[in-house]
Amino acid sequence: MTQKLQEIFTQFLENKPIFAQRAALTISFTPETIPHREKQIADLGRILAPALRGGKPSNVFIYGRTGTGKSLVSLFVCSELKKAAKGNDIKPIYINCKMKKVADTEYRLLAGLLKELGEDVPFTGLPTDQLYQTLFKKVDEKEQVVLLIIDEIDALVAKTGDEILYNLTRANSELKKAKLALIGITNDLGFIERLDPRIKSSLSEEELLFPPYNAVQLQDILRQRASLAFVPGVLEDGVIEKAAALAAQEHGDARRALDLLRVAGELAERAAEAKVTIKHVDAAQDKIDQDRVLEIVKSQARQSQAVLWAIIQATEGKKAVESGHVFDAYNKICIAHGLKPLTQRRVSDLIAELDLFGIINTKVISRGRGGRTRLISTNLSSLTLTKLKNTLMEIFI
DNA sequence: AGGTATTCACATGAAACTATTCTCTGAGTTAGG
DNA sequence: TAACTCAGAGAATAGTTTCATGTGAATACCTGT
Repeated sequence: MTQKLQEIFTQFLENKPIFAQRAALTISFTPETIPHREKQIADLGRILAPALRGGKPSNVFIYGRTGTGKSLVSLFVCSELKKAAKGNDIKPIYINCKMKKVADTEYRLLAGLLKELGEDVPFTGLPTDQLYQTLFKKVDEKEQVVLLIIDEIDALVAKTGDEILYNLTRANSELKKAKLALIGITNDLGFIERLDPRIKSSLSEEELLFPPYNAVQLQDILRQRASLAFVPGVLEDGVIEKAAALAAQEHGDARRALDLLRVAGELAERAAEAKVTIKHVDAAQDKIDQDRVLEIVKSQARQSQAVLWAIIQATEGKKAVESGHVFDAYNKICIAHGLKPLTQRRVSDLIAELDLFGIINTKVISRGRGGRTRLISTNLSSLTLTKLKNTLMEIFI
């Protein structure tokens, strides 16, 4: 066993390295320049500039789809701003509301904020308004401008309502020395329209839109990162173009593009090949898809997994099945595994949910006297499907 | 033939119920003064 | 005595069920040629 492992390690060391700095292809990496976002950077800079003189910058609302550089740009501008502020105190705080257990409730958000400010609060037990008091007090301790970047702000509001935002936006009237500016980030374009008008007007004093990257822009980004990440010359011609093209189809998602390139590199490295080829990019696309699907499936509730298992069993050898058949199969599975079967109504919702995750495809059709159904089909590559089957089988032994 | 009504097999909505998780209070405990 | 801990009440939430209503087109059934 150990011998085998040692062999793997020596083998690894013998291979020509592919990565010079793999981290350059991850989301947490902050490059020195951000291509094709010059306008947004300048705009945000102008909006936040008053902070340099200790004034309160306008609240900003940033939207754009995933992987369009919203978080990156806001963090970048804020850190530059901090550098530029010599005498004045500027304190950027970044909070991501999508992260479970970090900031997905009002209490946790506030607790997280206080922690950033160096004030430890028990993770449960205190009344929320007391937290607000502590927060305001802490912020107001000295003359400073706090820039609160709330990422995925729509997730927060969806879970906890918009009261938090209201409380935070009116914080400034309670602060004497310090100033608090909010930077809300979301990829839900309709989000702001659904907000309470009072909050809407104060939160979006300024708005910034981040358009998706096109394939050419993605290529630029990839080239910049690839030159840092890879050993020169390991990328075959066309690899970057291919990765950019694939990501451009996914509404210009730069994160996706970087992932593709990174995974392609990893696959080449693991296969001990000297060059990263287009083949690897294709394989990477498949693998990312696979990982995503498996990740989602594993995190689903048992009932939802049972429904998916039923769908897969029912589709076996067919293009598509009707929801009625799936429900039958689901009931059998429940009996076989001692699960309490849910009602058809609920199963219908679970199916719709799986559709939303992109694991299955559904289409409501009417068959005249044959009634109305959902036609359900899986749209996964055969490799992914096999893996998925194995995963589900493990769950339902 | 052309038009209307019926019917099927679920989809989709709303309300009600339930179990779990959060929030908050107050009593008990601890540690420092 | 202030600060902390913890149990339990009550509120909020998420997950489901129950009941009700909606849907689109194949088919059955008319109706007048």
